[in-house]
Amino acid sequence: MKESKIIDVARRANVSPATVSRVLNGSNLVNAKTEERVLQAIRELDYIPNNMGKQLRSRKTMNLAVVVSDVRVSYYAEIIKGIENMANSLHYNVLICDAQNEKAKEREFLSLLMNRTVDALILVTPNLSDEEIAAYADNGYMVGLIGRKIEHARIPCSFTDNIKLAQEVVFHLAEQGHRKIAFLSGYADATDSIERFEGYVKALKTCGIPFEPALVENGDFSEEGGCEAFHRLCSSGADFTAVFAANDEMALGVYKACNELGISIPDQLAVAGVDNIRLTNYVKPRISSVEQPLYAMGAVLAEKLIDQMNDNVWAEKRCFKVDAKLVVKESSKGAE
Amino acid sequence: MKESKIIDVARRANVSPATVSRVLNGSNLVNAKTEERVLQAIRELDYIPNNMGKQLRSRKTMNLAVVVSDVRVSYYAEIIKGIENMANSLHYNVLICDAQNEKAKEREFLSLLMNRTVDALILVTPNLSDEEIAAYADNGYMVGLIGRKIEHARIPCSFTDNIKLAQEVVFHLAEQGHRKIAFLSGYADATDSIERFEGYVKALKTCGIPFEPALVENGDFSEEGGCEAFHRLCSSGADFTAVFAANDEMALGVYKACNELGISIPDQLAVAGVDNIRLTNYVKPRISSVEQPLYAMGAVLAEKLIDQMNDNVWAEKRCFKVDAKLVVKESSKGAE
DNA sequence: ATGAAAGCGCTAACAA
DNA sequence: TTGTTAGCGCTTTCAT
Repeated sequence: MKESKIIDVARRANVSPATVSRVLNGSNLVNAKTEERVLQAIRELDYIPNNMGKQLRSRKTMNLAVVVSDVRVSYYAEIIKGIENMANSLHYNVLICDAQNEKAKEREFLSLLMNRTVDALILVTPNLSDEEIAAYADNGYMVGLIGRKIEHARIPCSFTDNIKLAQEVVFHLAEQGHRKIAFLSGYADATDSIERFEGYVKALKTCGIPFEPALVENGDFSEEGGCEAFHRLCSSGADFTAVFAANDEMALGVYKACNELGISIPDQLAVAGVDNIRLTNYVKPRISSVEQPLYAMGAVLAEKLIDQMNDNVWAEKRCFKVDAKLVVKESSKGAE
Repeated sequence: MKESKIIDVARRANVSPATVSRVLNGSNLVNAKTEERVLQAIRELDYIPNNMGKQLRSRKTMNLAVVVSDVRVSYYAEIIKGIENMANSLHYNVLICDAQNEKAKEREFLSLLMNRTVDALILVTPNLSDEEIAAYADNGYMVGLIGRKIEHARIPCSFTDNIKLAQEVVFHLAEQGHRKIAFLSGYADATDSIERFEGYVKALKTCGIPFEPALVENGDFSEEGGCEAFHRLCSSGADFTAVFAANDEMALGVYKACNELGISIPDQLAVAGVDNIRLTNYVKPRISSVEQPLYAMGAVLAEKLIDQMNDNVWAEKRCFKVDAKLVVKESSKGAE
């Protein structure tokens, strides 16, 4: 069963390859009768267009790459799903790039853009600098960013309003009567950490609560890191009745530490996190957390990026700042 | 900054495009000095080979597709990671195909194989029939299967020994003193359901426990389905002291139902599941569960498939049956 | 060890 | 509306 090519179809339908190509690509300047003949020939030969030829000639791969730190992390998986579903509905394919948390690997994946394996690349990873990313865009490559804002006219991005999100958490905690609220940050230099910290400080000010540096401790966005950070906070003798963890993993770490230290949640300590991962609903008490529209962030960015490639006009919205919403559960209810 | 092509490099290095190609592809029949000249020219021009041209000419995409029901499910994510990491180390890229649990979508993705967008495709989804899959292989397409065995000389597959796995669970439960062990199946026609059920029956026989049809109920591998199935089991008046759920989601459903019914685990009921998802360690009591080497299953299959494409000789091992291991936790300890 | 030349399969000017 | 033709950028015989 030999594979047939466009020329075979053309011959069988008594037309030129160009006409077959037109039919294949839905050109409207083909006579209905001719089209039917071509379609017939295609059916008879079981012809399937070869994408390699198409790609080379049209100079488009219809492929997108998405770079994440670890596909297994639900945060990334949700974003990937949004990207994939949207891309697919727009006839694009998605290459997953698992950088395994290594900066060098992230950088390597950018070569997919340069060697024309993909038409565009979406970075969901936090490691590359703005300058480095901007350089690619300046060279005409299509890149998009998720979970992070960038000042560059040709790089679309979607991200949540971290400051607002953090403020909401603090306001909620304050409403429950808490005045001594600790903040457990992630990696010190991560945008998420910085902005959530900023929101935390702003909200304290709004509430008339003095900011206390001793109530801030750094983790690394992991459960273990959160646990250790919380232990440090406690052994430092700091005085607080609530903890705002920069993500749920660290909040889980706080749970672990509290369990070890015999601290009862929420009676002795209120806890809130960010991401609203599934696990927050299975521990007791359930963890109050902020839910980000991850799927939508992925989908909207993919759509924008693809739009851009086709229109090639940089009008309209480039940045999508989306709102997260606080889901109050038992871990932060009923202050002492 | 105009993009340079192989001919530009050739001219600058005073060689033919063929020689440049040889250098690029690590051919050993290039004079060391010539090679240095070529490398120099490549550097000076910032030349990066264009993959589209390369693909068309070499008739290889170096791309792999992996089809899953839902990228967000940790079971799939883990397998994807294994495939991706292995593929990458062998210079292949991975396209993710999220079939959204729709058979039609799964089938659509197979066109990636036919239109030469990818060189091979790995199915992790359970919906397509053996016959349909075999037909592709018979037409010369490279396909691989994960989580499922198939009788076809040209389709590699990796899967766990479901029968053995189920037997281990039942033996463990029996060792704890249970004689009345219920089985919560998944979709009735899923291979996993069927084989785990088979192992369950075999193990009962081995233990000298009569098989009781009334102790078997069907779910759909979801938490909700497990919950409902358990309720049905209870209201049927069946008598049992342990439940073997075909996966952890359903075991979680059992937890939910028990919570509603006031049944205490493990005192009144022992529970065990399969997959050993992270959540099993966060509920109280922690759920005993069977851990499958998902990452390895993905990696080994990707490796085999790629090997195959390069060697093109169908010797050796085609099926990789891997062992799962039971992780005993509190949900199944200390029988009444 | 190197080069010349012929395509891989397709699309897109340009002509007709 | 359709056909002719010239490549897209690369690799690979086949010569030399």
